Amino acid sequence: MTALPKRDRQAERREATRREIVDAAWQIAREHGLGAVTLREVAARVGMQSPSLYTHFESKNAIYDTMFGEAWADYLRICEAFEAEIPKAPRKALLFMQQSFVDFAIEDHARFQLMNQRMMADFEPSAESYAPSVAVLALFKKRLAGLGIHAQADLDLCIAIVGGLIDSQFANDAGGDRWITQLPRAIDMFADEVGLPGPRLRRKR
Amino acid sequence: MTALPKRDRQAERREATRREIVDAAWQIAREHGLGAVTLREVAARVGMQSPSLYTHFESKNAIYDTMFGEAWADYLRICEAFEAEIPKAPRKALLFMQQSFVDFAIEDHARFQLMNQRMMADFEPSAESYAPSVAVLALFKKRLAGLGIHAQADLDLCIAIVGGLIDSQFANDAGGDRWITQLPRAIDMFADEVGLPGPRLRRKR
DNA sequence: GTCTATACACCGATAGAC
DNA sequence: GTCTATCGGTGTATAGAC
Repeated sequence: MTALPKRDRQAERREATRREIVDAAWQIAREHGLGAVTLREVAARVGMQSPSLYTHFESKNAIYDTMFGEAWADYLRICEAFEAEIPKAPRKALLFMQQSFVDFAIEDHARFQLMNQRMMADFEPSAESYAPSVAVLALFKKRLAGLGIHAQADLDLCIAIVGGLIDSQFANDAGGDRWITQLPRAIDMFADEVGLPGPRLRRKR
Repeated sequence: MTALPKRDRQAERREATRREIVDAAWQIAREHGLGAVTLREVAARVGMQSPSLYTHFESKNAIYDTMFGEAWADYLRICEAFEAEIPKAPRKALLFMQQSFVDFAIEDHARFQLMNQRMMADFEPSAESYAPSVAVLALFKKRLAGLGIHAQADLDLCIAIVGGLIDSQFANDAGGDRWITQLPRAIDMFADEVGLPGPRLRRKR
C-alpha cells in the first residue's frame, strides 16, 4: 500500500491563479509590447481589481521576474531537447545551436526584450529566475568546449555577434530577415577566426 | 556700409531657454539614467514649473527628439573631423572608424541608449532629428566603399558586430572593457570575411 | 509670449473593511 | 482572498495672470 501524495487543494488553486496572472501578462506583452503590461490590465483580464494581484505577487517586477525565469527555462528545455539532433560537423553544430536561439528570439519580441533586459530600467532578475539563463550559458559553454572552443573571449565574441544580429533585426527591419539570414555567414566568419575545422557553410562571396 | 544682421533678441532668448532645458535633461540622463528624466525634474533644474516646459517643447518626447538629433549630430561632427587622421592601411582605417563609435558610445550610456532607441517604447525620432544619423550611415558607407566594401550585407554585418559588442559590454560588464577590447579582433575577423587586404591587426591566437 | 496654478487620467503600491 | 479607497508619482492639458 503506497501512501497517496497529499494534495493541497489550496496551494494548487493558488498556483493556478498565479499561472493565470502570468499568462495574462504574456498575452498583453505579445499583443501590445512589454511596456503595455499594467497591473490594471492584467487584473482586468483575470477578472480582478489590480490591488488583488498583490496577494499573488509582491510587485509588478515580481511578475516580470517570473516571466524572465520562464522564458529562459523554456529555451533551456529546447536546448536540452535537441541534444541528439545536433549535427556532427562542427560548423553545422554551431549554426544549429545559434539558429535555435535566433528562432526563439524572433518568435516573440517582447520575450526577447525581457530576456536581454534593455527595457524596464529598474528590473533586476532574482537569483532564482536568473538560474536557467546561467544554465543555458553553461550548457552552451560545454558544447562549445566539445567543439574545441575553450577561451572565454571566444564565447563572449560568439554571443555578442549573434546578439548584435538579433538586435539589428528588431531595430531596423522588424518582421523581416535582412540581418538574421546572415547568421550562417557570421558563424563561418567566427569559425574561421577561432580555427574551427570543416568546410564553410557558405561560399565566401 | 554693411547692413547689420538683424538680431531678434526674443528669438535668441527663446533658443537659450530651449538649450537650458535640453542641457538639464542631458544632465539628469547622465546622472541617473534616461528613465529618470521627468518633466518636473527638468523644470526644477531650470527654475520653472513643469507645465511651463510646454511653452518650449510640445511634449516630453520632443525633448528626447532634440537630444536624439544632437547626439547623432555630435558624432557626425566627430566623423567629419577625423577625415585626415584616418590611417591609410584598410584594416587600421576600419578599426579607427569603429573605435571612434565605440568610444563615443561608452562615454555616455544614456546617450547611447537614446541613439539606438531600445528604451522609451513610444519614442520615434522625427525626420529632422533622424537626418544626422542617416548622414553618419551614408558617410560610413562611403568610406567603406573607399576600402572596397560595397555590399549592403557587408555593411549590415559590420554594424551588427560592433553594436553587439557595445550592447554586451553595457549589459554584462558595465564600466569594464571585457567586450570592447575585442574590437580589433572583431575587425580582423570581419576584414578576413569580406576580403579586406593587409596584415591582421592582431595575431590569430 | 511666458509662466503659474490647477486639474486630469494613468501608473504602481498600500491600508483596511469584509 | 478580494474588495474599496487612497496615496504619491507620472505625462499632459488648459485657464488665466503678467
